[in-house]
Amino acid sequence: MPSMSASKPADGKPYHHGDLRRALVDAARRLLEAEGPAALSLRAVAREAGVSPAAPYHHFKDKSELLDAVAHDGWIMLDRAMTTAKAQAQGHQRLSALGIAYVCFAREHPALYRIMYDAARNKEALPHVTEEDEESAYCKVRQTLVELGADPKATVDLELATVAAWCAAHGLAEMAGFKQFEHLIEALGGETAFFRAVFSHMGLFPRPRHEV
Amino acid sequence: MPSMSASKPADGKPYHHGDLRRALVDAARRLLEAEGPAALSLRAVAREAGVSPAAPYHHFKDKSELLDAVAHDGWIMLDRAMTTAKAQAQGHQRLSALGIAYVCFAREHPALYRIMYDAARNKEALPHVTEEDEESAYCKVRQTLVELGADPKATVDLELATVAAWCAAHGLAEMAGFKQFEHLIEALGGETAFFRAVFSHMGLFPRPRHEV
DNA sequence: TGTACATCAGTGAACGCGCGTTCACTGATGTAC
DNA sequence: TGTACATCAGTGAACGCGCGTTCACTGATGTAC
Repeated sequence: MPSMSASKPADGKPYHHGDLRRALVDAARRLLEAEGPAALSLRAVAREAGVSPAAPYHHFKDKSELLDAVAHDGWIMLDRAMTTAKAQAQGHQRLSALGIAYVCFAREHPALYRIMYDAARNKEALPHVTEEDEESAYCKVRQTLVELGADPKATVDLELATVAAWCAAHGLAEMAGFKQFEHLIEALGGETAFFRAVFSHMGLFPRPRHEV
Repeated sequence: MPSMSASKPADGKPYHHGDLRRALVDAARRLLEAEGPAALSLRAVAREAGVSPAAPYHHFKDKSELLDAVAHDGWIMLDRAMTTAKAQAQGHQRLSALGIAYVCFAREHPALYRIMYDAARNKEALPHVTEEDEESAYCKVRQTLVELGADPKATVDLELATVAAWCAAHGLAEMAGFKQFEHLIEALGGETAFFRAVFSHMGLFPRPRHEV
């Protein structure tokens, strides 16, 4: 059996970390889910990652750069969730699949979701929303609208429809957390059914079964 | 000419304030509009009101109670804006008048709007949303839907329609601030036209003129 | 009308706290020869 | 293969800061007699 390498002393904790940048972003996300956005200080993240308060400065210029990285990770996670959801749906279901996936993601990671928008607001734009980037969640919605028959040449209308769907999902994501809607969610048989029902009342999606 | 009262010494600043509670809430709102939510510390509010850091404790148990009061004020302002807007509209226009007024309020007071929802989230409910209180902004939307023909006995559907409208407005209020939508706003000829157009794409309101 | 006194609404100094960030340092790693 | 040395990625102590909150205090007000 080979001896432990010099970088792994008796206590199993190497002096050099290996990928502290990654570990910090993950620690930040763990903290977010456990304690909420207010608890997300640079020092707390370093503590959670088991590292001195100065260590992060070898990987991030300052606190806001770490936060940006966390948010960036969040948008990637959201992209992934929406891509998966869309792939599993067919036909006109694809748009509602995106919407439901969006709101579910926000409900499952509320603190991360908040950080994502905070970071976006600082930069005054949603991430990756440019003409040429079709990989962002926002562009995925627009693309899906086109696939479902929207005229890609009616640019203003297409953009308005995309904004409308995005706003609907964001609004619902933030409202779904309020206790006062619990009875509605129960009455409809769960969060997903509730999301569907709200969307359908905006005329965005076909009415769910209970209303037919 | 009567002498200045004893409570108003030479420098015009009385030892006793008169209505410091009111003054603190107003100062907080001024700070919010000028510096944003992050700058809203108890000490900063006291400073802005021209009073020692300990003075607020004669009127509020702690910081969060002051914030609650600021938020409460905000909801009252929003109620007022929506009431005015509704009164000035007729027939089916009344619903879109509410929606536009809501989003305009949020855009005019973005930091206050944020505080309002932060406070609501802590209490896990939107303010004044009970069966018997018809004076809240949220209930005003529900009431208007009934006036426009919604069946008040179909309680689930009525509630869903109300939530849908509320989510739409909230989502739009938060998105309208992103720079990336400026070209759309311009293309449509202003924020209000943009709000109307987005709402109409959700099927909530009649299509605005440019799309007819 | 005048006076004593309880109460109210301020002051300002002080407390401990956690924060972001900097600094001189040191241990580990990788590379040139 | 071994060694000297530059570089990288950590440490931990320290900095100043603004914060929320408390405290003993004092000036102003209102009321009972």
